[in-house]
Amino acid sequence: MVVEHQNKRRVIFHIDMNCFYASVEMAYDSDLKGKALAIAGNPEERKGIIVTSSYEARAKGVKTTMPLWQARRLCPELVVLRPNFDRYRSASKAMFKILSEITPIVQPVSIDEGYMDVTDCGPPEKAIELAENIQNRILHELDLPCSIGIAPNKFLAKMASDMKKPMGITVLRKRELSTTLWPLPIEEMYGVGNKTAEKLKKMEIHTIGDLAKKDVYELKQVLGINGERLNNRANGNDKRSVDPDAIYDFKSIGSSQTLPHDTIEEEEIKKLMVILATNVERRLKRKQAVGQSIQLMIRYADRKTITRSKKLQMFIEDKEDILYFAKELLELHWNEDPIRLLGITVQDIQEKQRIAKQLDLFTYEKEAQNEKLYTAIDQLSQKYGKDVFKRWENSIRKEKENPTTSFQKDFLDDYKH
DNA sequence: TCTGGGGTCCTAGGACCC
DNA sequence: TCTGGGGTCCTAGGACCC
Repeated sequence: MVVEHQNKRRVIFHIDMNCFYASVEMAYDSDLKGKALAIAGNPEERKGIIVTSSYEARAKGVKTTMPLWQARRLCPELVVLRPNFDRYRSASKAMFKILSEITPIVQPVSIDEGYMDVTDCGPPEKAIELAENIQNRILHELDLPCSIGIAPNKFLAKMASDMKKPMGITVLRKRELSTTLWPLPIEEMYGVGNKTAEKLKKMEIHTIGDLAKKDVYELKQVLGINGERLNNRANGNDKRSVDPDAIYDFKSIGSSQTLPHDTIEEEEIKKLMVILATNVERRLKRKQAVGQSIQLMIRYADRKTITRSKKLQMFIEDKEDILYFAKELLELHWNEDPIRLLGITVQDIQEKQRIAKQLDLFTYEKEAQNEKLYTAIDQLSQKYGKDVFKRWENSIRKEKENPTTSFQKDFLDDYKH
């Protein structure tokens, strides 16, 4: 009986907003309703690709990531708007607020979709009614359409919400998988992209049903641990819980940008680096976070992309620090070929509160500035181990750039021995 | 006339320690 | 004199998703 209770069948919803950006623009300006609408970047800056489009546009063959010129050729009457992310973020917030009035167990996974665990929100027979309520509220209060998948776990709920669009509600029951999920072609399975689909087809796996029936050992040979996971999911098994806190333990924050033209001009490159570092700083600060690794991404003219990263002995949050280490990586790894895109990412992120230790260090740093450097370092070494010397990289660096206080230069000289 | 920008997770090799 | 194997950390790249 106890076991039965622990394994209580869950009821999971997956809420998927339909053509989210396009729908938000239509809600904002009802003249756009019924038109072939696309959200796209600026083609002058080589960012002219379709981000989202309305169903009217999709009917003409317009697809996400298609270059704008190609979309226009397929659909001459296409109305094109630049993305307005502030608008989308506030619509998203309003949508999640509605969800969280039903249950606190809501997990946003992106700006336009999320999971809910509604197991304790009434009898399972009423799940469809509940989904209809949610869908109606979002439509009437925000003027936005969504599809909802209902299933005993996240994977099935996700697959279900994809089955009927727009404004669909789909229930996926485990005992019906052989007729609902299994006939679908393998490339439609969440978690299977181009590369994996290709590998699977070589194994004579063409539908989700084929994957469900395939020997797990063989799958692991080709796909590693992912093979086992995909097989489990194809069989309708997925134990992941709906975690409302998942969005708070983000691991990296980055910013990247394609240049208007490929370039080797140092001035242009440095200018972009400043923009990227500033972006990353702003978003780190908004989240009250600091990071311990820095990554630089360089995409060359031929689209070959490299990433180079460095784990630091200190936490960073200021754009000066971000820029310093990013430039260091650039100088070390750029092969002088023309650059198409640059990206800076801060990784190993932690919330500021969690690193009280580090704040402690800052106190000592202040003392050191009162010419008590050696005492301070000594105390720190006793407390935290010899690694503490490495943590002075930062002070050393600042000193190198701006030699003002003599004791830090002394420290540097001694340290070199 | 081509292909953005934000992420997460996994793998694999080398360094280093025990 | 010659040498194993496990664990962890760091780095680079790939696959996938929205």
